[in-house]
Amino acid sequence: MPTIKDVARQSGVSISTVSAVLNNSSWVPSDTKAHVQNTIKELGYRPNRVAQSLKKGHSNVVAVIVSDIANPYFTEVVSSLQTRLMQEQLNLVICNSNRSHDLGDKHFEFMLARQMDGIVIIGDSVTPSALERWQERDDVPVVAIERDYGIEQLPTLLVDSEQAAFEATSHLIEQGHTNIAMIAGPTQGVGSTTFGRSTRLEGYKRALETAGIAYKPHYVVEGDFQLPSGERAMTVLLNLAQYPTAVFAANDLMAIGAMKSIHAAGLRTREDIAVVGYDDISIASIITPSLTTLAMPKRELGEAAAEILLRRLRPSTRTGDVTDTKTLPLAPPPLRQIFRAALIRRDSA
Amino acid sequence: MPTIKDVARQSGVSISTVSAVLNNSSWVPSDTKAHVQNTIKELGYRPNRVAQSLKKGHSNVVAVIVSDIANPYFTEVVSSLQTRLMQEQLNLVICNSNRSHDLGDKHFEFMLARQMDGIVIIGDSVTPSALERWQERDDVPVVAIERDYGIEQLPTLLVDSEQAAFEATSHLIEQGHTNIAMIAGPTQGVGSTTFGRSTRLEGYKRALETAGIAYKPHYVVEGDFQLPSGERAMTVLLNLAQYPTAVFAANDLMAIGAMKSIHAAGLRTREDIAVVGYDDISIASIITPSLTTLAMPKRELGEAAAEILLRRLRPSTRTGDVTDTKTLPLAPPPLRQIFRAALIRRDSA
DNA sequence: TTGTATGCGTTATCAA
DNA sequence: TTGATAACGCATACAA
Repeated sequence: MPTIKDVARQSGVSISTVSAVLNNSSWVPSDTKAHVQNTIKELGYRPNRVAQSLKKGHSNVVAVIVSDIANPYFTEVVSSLQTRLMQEQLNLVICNSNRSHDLGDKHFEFMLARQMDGIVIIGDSVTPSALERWQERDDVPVVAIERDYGIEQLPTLLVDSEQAAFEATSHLIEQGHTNIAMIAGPTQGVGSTTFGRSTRLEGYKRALETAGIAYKPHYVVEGDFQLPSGERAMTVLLNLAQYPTAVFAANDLMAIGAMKSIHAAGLRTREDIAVVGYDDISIASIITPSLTTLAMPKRELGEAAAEILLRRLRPSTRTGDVTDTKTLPLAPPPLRQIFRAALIRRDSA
Repeated sequence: MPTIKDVARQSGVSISTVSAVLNNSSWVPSDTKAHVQNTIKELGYRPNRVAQSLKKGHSNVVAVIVSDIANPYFTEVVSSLQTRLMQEQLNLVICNSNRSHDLGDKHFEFMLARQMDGIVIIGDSVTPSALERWQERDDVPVVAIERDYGIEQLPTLLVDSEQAAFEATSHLIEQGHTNIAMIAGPTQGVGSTTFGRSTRLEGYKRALETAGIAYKPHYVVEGDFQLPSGERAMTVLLNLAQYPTAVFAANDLMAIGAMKSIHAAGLRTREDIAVVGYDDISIASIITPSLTTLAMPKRELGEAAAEILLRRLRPSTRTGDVTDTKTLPLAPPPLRQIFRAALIRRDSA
């Protein structure tokens, strides 16, 4: 691979001149500029981004660490994050921790060491201890989504799942159900420490309590946020002496798994057993019967994460119109944002 | 962030000593070693990977460029790729071209300039001209999956979709169908130049021909491999004077879209209209009714791609047992591998 | 066994 | 306007 040196020699100018035309800074006469650009094309020269990063101290790339690339919820958040970042000439690379805390931490530390301009963590695959190490010495902007690390300076995007779960469960109660089960998130392993895991369960309990329905522990069975676990959980529920007539699953994947199980048992989702999910992944509206669910504000989360990073990275010159008070500091973005998840009713078949 | 210099000063040794304990090479006395490791912990020192890359000329990371992260087919290939790579201490980063050729090329060139140890391209989001530029001057190993760039030195992994499509269509014919439509891939934009796009259509035609069924052009409607396009395509088909009793979709996402459309029209998938997909994404077996499809060898593709990269990257010392002919060159992996897609029958409800 | 010095490819600061 | 040259953080050949 040719280097900037080769270009300089070939075109008979100095390295700094080449560098200047590359960053079209200072005033290079248009003829030498053209000449240099020609030899650049000729040689097929491509600036080495690694060297650039080392010199400049940053890389123009943001990394997002997701705990499970196979979960559509994550990819939908990532999409909007990428879209926003790209508008600002920032590249996004995706790291899949593949449901492993070890790998999540590894990716996180690795990206820290690679001079990322920012890191977004979605889910709970990065360990608090990794975040603590970051907190002590790093200055790379990090944003956490759907996990509350309890670190004050860490911008955190959360969704009020308690309220959402309350509404979902209440919705089932309004439809006349009293035997309402829940397929909850895992209490161990990846997913167990997401903000939504505990809060969704709490919302479910509060709705029951509000309606005066007794909470039955055996109606709560635990999954791992993956589809097959929903299937297994539903099988457990169906084998109960009195099986529930409604199920609230902590995410759509498990809800769909539950539907599969209901069908396999010769029952009908909706008519025999109502199912409500959480996330509103795109498949939820497509399957038959379609799935009533809580719409995770995926686009908003991705965009908000991007916005926070951009505020940190860009000198924030475009604060809108020019104000005369030049010393007016730009209000920092709130470190902790709570979003809402809206109930999407799809049971009015 | 502390540098290796800080560690050296703090622990009273030289930079090279610190470097030595980091790469635990040469023979550093265990006491100084321990001492240095202590101050490393103390300072929270983390080697700068960018500097390492610049110095060593590689990065220990492989990039995979996928054209659409929202398509489960891609994520499943990526998973197996990652698993295999990680066994060899190689990190994987995922770049989403988001169904844009521009972005695909941009990612590709960017990763080339970032000293990736290898690049895997899945789908057709990287343009042939970008590959040509690579071919001329780069030495970074690249593997292409599901697109035939016609570049001889480029390891390419293809699936014999013609035969698979032939089998799928024949399967429908055996079930007594004669009015068999196809929802094909796009002839323009991302996806149009994948190997599977044209070959699946050809296999469909050959099956009809073999069975002596006339090929009706209006029975082939074009989608873009995304779910909604399958829905739209099916609507078109259903509005035909004589609508088909069977549909072969070029991928599962479009097949599922078609099912949605069938249902919306008050018809039943399977009983009224048989649907066969392609890919065997995990949701295919979960939905009701489950989807008969062709199983793309996703795991095999990911592993084969990893294997090809590893052959190039590792000195290939573990060629099995030691042979006495030390000059026996390791057989290079075939540059062009053709895989099979197997029919998964799920219509024996 | 440990330290010094050079270079990886680039950018940026000065002189010229 | 352009050209040397010093970093950036690390690895390594070579000297001590």
